[in-house]
Amino acid sequence: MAKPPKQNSPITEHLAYLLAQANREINRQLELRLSKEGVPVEQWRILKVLSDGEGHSMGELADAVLLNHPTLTKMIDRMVSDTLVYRVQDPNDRRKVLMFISDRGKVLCKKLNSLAVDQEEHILESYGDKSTSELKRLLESLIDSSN
Amino acid sequence: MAKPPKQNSPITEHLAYLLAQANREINRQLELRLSKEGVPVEQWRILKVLSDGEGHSMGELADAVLLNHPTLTKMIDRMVSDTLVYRVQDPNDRRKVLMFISDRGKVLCKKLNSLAVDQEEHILESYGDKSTSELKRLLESLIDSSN
DNA sequence: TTGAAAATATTGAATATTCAAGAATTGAAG
DNA sequence: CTTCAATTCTTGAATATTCAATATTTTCAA
Repeated sequence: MAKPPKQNSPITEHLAYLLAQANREINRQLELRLSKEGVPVEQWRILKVLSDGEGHSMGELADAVLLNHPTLTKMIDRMVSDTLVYRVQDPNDRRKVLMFISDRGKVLCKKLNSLAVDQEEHILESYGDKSTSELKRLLESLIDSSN
Repeated sequence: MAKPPKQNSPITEHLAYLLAQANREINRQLELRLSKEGVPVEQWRILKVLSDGEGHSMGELADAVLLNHPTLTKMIDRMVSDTLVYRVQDPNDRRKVLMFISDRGKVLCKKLNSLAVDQEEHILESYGDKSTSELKRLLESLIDSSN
């Protein structure tokens, strides 16, 4: 007599698990590079978003860098201490705070960008051009379909 | 005179960012479902790994569920209190602790599995069969190429 | 215009995670 | 054997994150 059909797939087959695993690994690699400048990944994201020179509100930033509000507030506090960014009250809506990148922040951001580009190149090498762009496409579309 | 070429892609184009975003979203959805049973995603993963009935050491488990050792120890402490799992010292290597799932754990795990299957089905519907399996394939291969 | 509801950001307490150190056991070289 | 290094897990202190509550400002309906 045959075994009953396997009804529960192992965890390693779940999309949620694969995403977590891939994210963890890629993030670990990026972390490693950015640690050369002693900066956590989230701070790099913040600097990168702000490096358009425009003012961005805390809510906008929180969405963009995938952090919730209180966590962002506390991280920004640290970055203000390090004079990487600064706060300005929004003149049009005084509930809001606009964040700007400082000159020092811009300099740091450039260094971080090149470290990040190193990583992307490393991925392209070991994983391949085609796979990378296809994966990006699929991820974007998954994110879209989840809203 | 033309602008210099844009040298820094926006953060939303980085693979690391897309992975983080997709992971966050899918995880949020799964969390929402599992919260019906009041169980965090990591505990579901632990139960699922242990549900093969074999004993798994803490180190093995930590790798499998993407948690580092101290975090896992403390989570297991909670699960032991809830009598979902139990510890047995490995008779062959007394440095090791073997974790087992309890009967109560098995019952809970089944309920959680069906909640998780609901989610996977929901993804299949909105995102499509083909995209899902292609995405899984690419993620597996990315993970492979990162070792 | 006024007052209630919504939006925005921060704070503080509770909770969780991480880092570094410690305890126990095993392995292995001398 | 004995001793020293490596492995495995846990603990406690430091750090970070989250939840709930608060303060401020804006919006909008009555």
